[in-house]
Amino acid sequence: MVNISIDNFDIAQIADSGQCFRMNPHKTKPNTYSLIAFGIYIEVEQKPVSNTVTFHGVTEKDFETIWTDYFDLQTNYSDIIHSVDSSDRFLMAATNFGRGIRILHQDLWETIISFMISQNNNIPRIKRSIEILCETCGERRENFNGESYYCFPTPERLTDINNLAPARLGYRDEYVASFARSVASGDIVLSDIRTKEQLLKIRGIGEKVASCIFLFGLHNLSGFPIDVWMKRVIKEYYNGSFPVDRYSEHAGVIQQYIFNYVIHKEGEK
DNA sequence: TGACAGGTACATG
DNA sequence: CATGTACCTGTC
Repeated sequence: MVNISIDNFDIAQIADSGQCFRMNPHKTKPNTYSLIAFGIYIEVEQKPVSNTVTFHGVTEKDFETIWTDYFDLQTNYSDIIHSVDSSDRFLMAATNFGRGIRILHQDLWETIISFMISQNNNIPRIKRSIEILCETCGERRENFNGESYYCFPTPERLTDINNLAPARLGYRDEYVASFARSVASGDIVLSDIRTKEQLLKIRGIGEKVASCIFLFGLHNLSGFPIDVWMKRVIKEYYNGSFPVDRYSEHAGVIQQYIFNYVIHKEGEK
């Protein structure tokens, strides 16, 4: 277990910001989120409005080598927040609203499959599909509570379209199986993927999904995904074009503040 | 009942 | 290059 004080970190906001699909409130433990990444199950406990965070199931060593990078703890989010144009009232509000968000550095393979599934889809169903995929095709393990959990499936397990049927991916199943076959056969080497152009060549990946993978899987903070929500905001508040250049090297963080803000504000209406 | 959802591929102007 | 349409599935 690791106990640490972190600024600009809110596990509830991160879990609910739409960038990841396997981080959820724990069923019984209050102020606790469970998540599975890199085949590891951990729990993150944080009381509301506190900057003290407890990582359960995490050793000091794993915290340094895995989770610091995963939660992007080496990036100074305060600097990013202070770079926001103070005359931009909308962005100031969005940033303040989501100031505990961080851009996770997720596993590339899992990110590609997850965002392929996300197209023309909504979050609850994306989560359901991914969970079924893990339960039916992923390796089963036991967590530190003695409960079982499932790892994200390997490429080999997703090459057969019959294995995908329970997840009800619809027409997306061909994209997933096809990409899984490319990786399993070695035609595509994941660690060779570094650019958006490479992602766009993959069948089932267009501009929006490539931007998401670029940002969340390759952790390139200049990625700026524009989906229907962002289009709406840009049209309504920015006269059709957002000043991406002003935030060039961390535009993706700015995008996440805006996106998070609108999906939660819309829900209130 | 049918339109729609955090898009993409493919076919046309 | 801009626009239009089909597409699995679940939901309202």
